[in-house]
Amino acid sequence: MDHIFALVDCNNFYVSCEKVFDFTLRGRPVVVLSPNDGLVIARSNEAKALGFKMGDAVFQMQDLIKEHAVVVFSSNYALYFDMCDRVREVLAQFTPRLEKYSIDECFLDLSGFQPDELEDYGRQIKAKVEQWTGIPVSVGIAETKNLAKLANKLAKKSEKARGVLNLYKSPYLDKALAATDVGDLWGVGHQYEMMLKSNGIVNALQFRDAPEHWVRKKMTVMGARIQAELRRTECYSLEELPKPQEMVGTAQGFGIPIESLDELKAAAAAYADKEAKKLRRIKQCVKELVVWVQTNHFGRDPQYGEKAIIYFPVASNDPAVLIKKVVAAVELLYKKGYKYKRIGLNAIKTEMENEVQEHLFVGKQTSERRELLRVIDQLNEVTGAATVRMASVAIDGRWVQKATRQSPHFTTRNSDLPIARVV
DNA sequence: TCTGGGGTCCTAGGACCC
DNA sequence: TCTGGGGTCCTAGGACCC
Repeated sequence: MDHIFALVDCNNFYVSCEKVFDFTLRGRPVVVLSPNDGLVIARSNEAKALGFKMGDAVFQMQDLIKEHAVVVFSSNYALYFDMCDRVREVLAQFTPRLEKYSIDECFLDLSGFQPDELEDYGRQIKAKVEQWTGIPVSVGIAETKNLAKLANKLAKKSEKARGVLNLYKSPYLDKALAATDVGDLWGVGHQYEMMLKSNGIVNALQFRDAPEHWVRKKMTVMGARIQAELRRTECYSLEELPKPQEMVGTAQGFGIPIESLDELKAAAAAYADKEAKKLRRIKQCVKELVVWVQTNHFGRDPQYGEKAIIYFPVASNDPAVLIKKVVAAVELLYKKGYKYKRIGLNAIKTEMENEVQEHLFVGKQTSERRELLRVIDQLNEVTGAATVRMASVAIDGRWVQKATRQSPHFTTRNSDLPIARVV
């Protein structure tokens, strides 16, 4: 069966979310930073025009920020996740066959439409999302996911397309491929781009028409699939159900390096708490957990890293249980004289919350206990992250990552609701 | 000065088994 | 002279994604 894929991609998503709630940002250069306020990870068109790149270090951009009065935000994921849900709700009204690909992209299955209806339908989708959520989107339509991705990119770039481009059965496909740099293809990163260009393959049309066996030899089956998709042969289907998560991890760098054991233990407690919360959200309990500590491998200081595996006799997602074990493990891993940059946790074996195996000598989590944790989670969700927390979990450690320029949780926290005034 | 954090997929090679 | 070969599981590393 011949499929038709549409890729709907939110433009400058994080920045667009901020703009929905502050119209004074319109027309101004705006950037959003990574979780530790270190890198630029989203830019408004105005900021792009000023030369801000994805992944730029903020400290290197200070002059430019001052000079052009760039508005800078720490990332506010509570807001972005919520806006993401709203966009998807609108998209779901256009087709039930929808894949959530990333926080700002959805694939839609539009199979069954006539080629000449597609562009108009794409424009309806774009208009409806923008009207109901305030988030601007681009739409690319084609026979395969990779081509839909490419169409989307061109839709964003081209003035004429005005945000929607349909390449399904289009006579302009070759032209579109020729206009696409080979490095802009989905699945072709920096390494492959260099390799292809040094072999004279500069645009997507040349890549599509290169010998298949050569592409497979140089880029494994991944490359061969990209090529097949450019030839309108579907290799990737719509995945409506998210894959069950295998590993649940928490690994964050510290705002500043940690040298003392006490501080490292405090950080470990906070990360264990976070890990437990993640597990509760997906209704899993951890059976085996890897804990690791690591110095900053970008620095010139002496390097050290070590890991330990923790076994839980009865799988758990109770913060008290996780914190106790993780802190004890970190105490063993700690070596004096190093500057620690991060702690990582990774649940390598988990069990479903309602299928946890009992243990003869260790009590199972009671249903009252589970209910208590559920209520605490809900409370924290509404009032702010750490209203109720384990006593050992500090939220004011020097090592806590900086996020000093975060916008309010407009849509998820009562105290942050926007206020409307009539003037 | 500072350098994200979460992933996926594929391949090669080693250990082990019969 | 010649010293199996095929399968599975695991890990590490490289490439990519947002």
